[in-house]
Amino acid sequence: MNQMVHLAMTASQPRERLLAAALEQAMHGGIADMSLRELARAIGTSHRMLLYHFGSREGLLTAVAFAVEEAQRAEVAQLVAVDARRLWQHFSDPLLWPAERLFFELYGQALVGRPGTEEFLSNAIEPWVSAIAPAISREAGLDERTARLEARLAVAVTRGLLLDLLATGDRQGVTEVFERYVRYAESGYRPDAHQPGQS
Amino acid sequence: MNQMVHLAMTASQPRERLLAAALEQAMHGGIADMSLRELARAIGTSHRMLLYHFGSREGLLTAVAFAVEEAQRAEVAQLVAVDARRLWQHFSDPLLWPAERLFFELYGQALVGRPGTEEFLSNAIEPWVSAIAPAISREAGLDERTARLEARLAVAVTRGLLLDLLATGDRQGVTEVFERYVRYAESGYRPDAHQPGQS
DNA sequence: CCACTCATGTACCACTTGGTACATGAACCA
DNA sequence: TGGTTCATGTACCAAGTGGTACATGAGTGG
Repeated sequence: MNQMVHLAMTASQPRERLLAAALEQAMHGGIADMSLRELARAIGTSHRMLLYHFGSREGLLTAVAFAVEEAQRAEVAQLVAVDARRLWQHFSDPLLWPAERLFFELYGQALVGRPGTEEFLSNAIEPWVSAIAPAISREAGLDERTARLEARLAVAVTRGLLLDLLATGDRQGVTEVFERYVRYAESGYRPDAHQPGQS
Repeated sequence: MNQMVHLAMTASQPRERLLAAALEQAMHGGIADMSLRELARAIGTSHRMLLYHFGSREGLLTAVAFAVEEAQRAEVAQLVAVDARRLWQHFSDPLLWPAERLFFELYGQALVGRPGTEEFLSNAIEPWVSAIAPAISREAGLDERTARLEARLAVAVTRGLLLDLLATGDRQGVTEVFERYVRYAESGYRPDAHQPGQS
């Protein structure tokens, strides 16, 4: 998700610059309930410019949601073959908390049908599963179907624990819980470590 | 969470009646970005009444968040000593999806600091852990500290999978993933089933 | 019957909202 | 130089916002 931060530094066209600034603002204190004027003031422009470059308020929100979603995908793309513990170290880094707050804010808005966020839901699960399933399959020697189940569980655990982390701030405690899950998964990969499932 | 539905039927005082109606509305299509007048129209009253009975818009939102949170706690209270699979059957029931969408909507809003939702975060984790840890401790013979770690993981898995479920609607697929987690946990309770952790 | 409280409706307030009209400036190309 | 395009600022609009003032019932206890 830290591509977003990077993105904020490489922007030439005004629209890109505004989008990057809006994204940065979105990560600090939310964006969904800001007015165009509030947002414009916060990022040093006028609401006129936001409308000029994004057409409408919804166009702006859509663009932001899309950018977040794109940053996500970029993040996923480079996750292949990394180890679970390092992954958690990465995602639980306080530097990423603002981006993750924004992610869950948009997720929540999308769940209640806010316009411009539909794409969010359809890309919330599958791309992540597809991104990490191959690594699991390769490293644990699981068939594709099982690896996808494992990947889906890993995504859920990570998100659930991130919700915990963002609510409590207790990085150490949550990390300990994550470590427990990883040991389960590792032992589960060796099918003799627990009773084999017939599902 | 289905206490909320129940709550909607037992309301005599006008404030309670309005709150129940607002809650019901909140579960169908969100509430955070509705105006008082929109909401009033949707639940068959006037924005004047909402202000009269809740003092302000924020008072209303706070009351709704509090009610959701209270319903949560009520739900938690009767979770003791229930089995994980039954728990998942319960939470994944499509009847509860609206309530869960509302839960995640409020969670997201609380994460970005929306006023009136602070209580949400402070009660998002600990009460749940405290509610189910004793059952885990008892049934698996774990010391309290370990049982709380397990409980925290269980809460995270459930929420992560609910996010998946609400985004995809794929109840069967997500249930299968949950089943995988349950088997991990069950084997983990027997400490010889995986290498013992020294954390 | 009167006084009082609770609930509700009507009308209004100042302010903000998303969006538009229009002028202006800067850059570039003829 | 003049025309054209992109970016931006100023001013405005109708509509909607949260909130308030005030009148009016409905019910209740004296």
